[in-house]
Parts: sequence; structure tokens; C-alpha cells
Amino acid sequence: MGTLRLHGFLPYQLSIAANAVSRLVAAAYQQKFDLSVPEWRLVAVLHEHGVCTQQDLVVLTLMDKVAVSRAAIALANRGLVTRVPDAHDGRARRLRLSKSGQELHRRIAPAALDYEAQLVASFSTSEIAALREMLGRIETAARELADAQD
Amino acid sequence: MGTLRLHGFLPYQLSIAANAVSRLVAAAYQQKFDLSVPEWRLVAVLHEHGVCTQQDLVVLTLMDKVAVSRAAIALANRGLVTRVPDAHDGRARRLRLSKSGQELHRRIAPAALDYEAQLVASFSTSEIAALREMLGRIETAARELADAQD
DNA sequence: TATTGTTATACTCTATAACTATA
DNA sequence: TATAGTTATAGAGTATAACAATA
Repeated sequence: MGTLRLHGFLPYQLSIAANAVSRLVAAAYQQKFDLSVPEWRLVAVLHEHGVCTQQDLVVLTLMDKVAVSRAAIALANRGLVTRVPDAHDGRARRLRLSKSGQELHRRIAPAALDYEAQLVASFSTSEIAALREMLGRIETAARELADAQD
Repeated sequence: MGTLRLHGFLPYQLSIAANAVSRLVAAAYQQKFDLSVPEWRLVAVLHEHGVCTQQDLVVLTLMDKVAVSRAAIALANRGLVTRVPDAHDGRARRLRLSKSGQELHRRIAPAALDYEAQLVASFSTSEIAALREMLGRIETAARELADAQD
């Protein structure tokens, strides 16, 4: 690891790749389903976990509470999720996919999985698993280094 | 690949990892060297390639001409790069690291390589190579799919 | 006092279009 | 006409702080 070349610098390579993928999927969700990425993430997590408070969604999506709040309001305004006050905690809202939200998820999920499959079409199964695992390790390392920096 | 789980969805994993790394390095460059990421990329490429026009930098950094222009102006205002009109094309500016720009690069490069090394401290040499190669393949695939979409 | 969620604000990044000056 | 670069503007995404309601 002697010299520094931008195109061989891992943070740059990661940024370039993630941005290209992010632009691709953001454009697809927007054009095909009129959903932003934060909105799509809530739909995916609500489908997986059923009823969630917004605080749950903050933890599950790693987005902050402002982003979750805005996405939740947008989805509720379109009737894709229902938001009811929590019986036990008057501050919290219990979010759930509505019928049409579930219908939307049924249409998006195959499209999302298809994009994912096309992105890694040239990869072997073990390569994909290795990539996922390495991304997780890098993310953990980045968070630990960031914490250590403060 | 039957069901869809957000945390196992590659575009999400990539986005989360890249954002964590990006936040880490952006904070480090800002605090330690008062440089934004776009500015740092110009410094790195100018050190590698010597004299460049801004159009060259657009190609080499994959940033658009507006971002390059802003970063170039900021670096010139701090005396880190010199910008002289091209003798053969009056529209173009030839950018080059100044003495103090080279000095800055000499201080940043080891820090950048050190961050990179810490991020992949748990990786073997072959794992790192495989990761870089896979990121490149995914980026290419994403660009091709985006082009096909229009 | 602390926490859930909302609103306001701001800053970065990105994208586009309008503009200039050259070619 | 087209290209190099600048400026202005607007859209996302992200971060913070102030606030209301509730615990």
C-alpha cells in the first residue's frame, strides 16, 4: 500500500459504486411507483415487521426520526399506511401497511429483487455472500472509527 | 432469492456502508485539513496527473463540471492550486497543485491511506482485491442498467 | 426530566438551465 | 454551432435545534 491513487482508494470506489446503484434504484422507484427511497424503506420494513412505531423504524432503517416522520406522513397521505395512536403511549404512533400499501409492496418487491439480481448477474453465489459480509464489516469499522474520533 | 428483507437487500447494504465511510472521511478531511470531499478528490487527481483542465477533472473524478468548478475556485482561493488560461484554448484553465497544495497532499495522503487500512484491517489481501473488483463490476452494471432505462 | 414525533432551518450533494467567452 | 467554464436555482438527503404532547 504505498501510493495513493483516487481510483484505487476504497472510500472513493465505494462511493462511486453506491451512488450509481442509488441513482438507478431511486429513479426506478420514482418513475414506476412514485416512491422515494426513504418511503420505499418504510414500506419494506413495515411489510417485514408488521406494526411499528416510528421509533422502531428509526432503528430498523438507520434513518433519523425526521426522515422517518416525513416519509410516514407522505405514505399516510397516500393511504399506503395507517397511523393510529398507541393505546399505551399517547406520544407514539403505530404504523401499519394498509391494503393498498400491501398491494404496492406486492408489485415492488419482485422489481426490487430483479434489480438486485441484474446488478450481480455476473457474480457467483459465494461472491455475493462475501460481498454482503465485507460491506457489513466495513460499515461496522467505519462506525467504530467515527465514534473513536469524537 | 425468494423474499425481500431490507437488511439483506444489496442496494441498501451498499448505501449504508458507503454512507458510514463517507461520513467518516468527510469529517476527517474537514476537521484535519479543512477540505470537502470534492476538493480532496481534485487534490488527489492533480497530484497523480499533474496539470489538468477542469474537463479532464470531470472525466477523472466522475464529478460534474459544476462541482469541479466550485472545488477548483475554493482551492485556488486558498492558494492550493494555480489556474492559468490554456495558451491554445482561451476557454480552458490549466490547473496544477501549488507548492502549498503539494505540501497539503503530503500531509493528507498518509492519513487517507491510514483510514483505508483501518477500514479493512480485518480483511486479507485477496479479500480487499475481490471487494474492489466486485464494486467495479456493480458500478458498471448499474450504469448499464440506467442507460438501458432511458 | 426524558422521550415521541413534528416543524423549521440549514448545509451538502446533485442536476439543470442560462449565461460568458471562446472555438 | 459546439465547447469550457461560471452562476443561479432547485431537488434530494442529512443534521440540528426548538417545540408540543406525553411519560
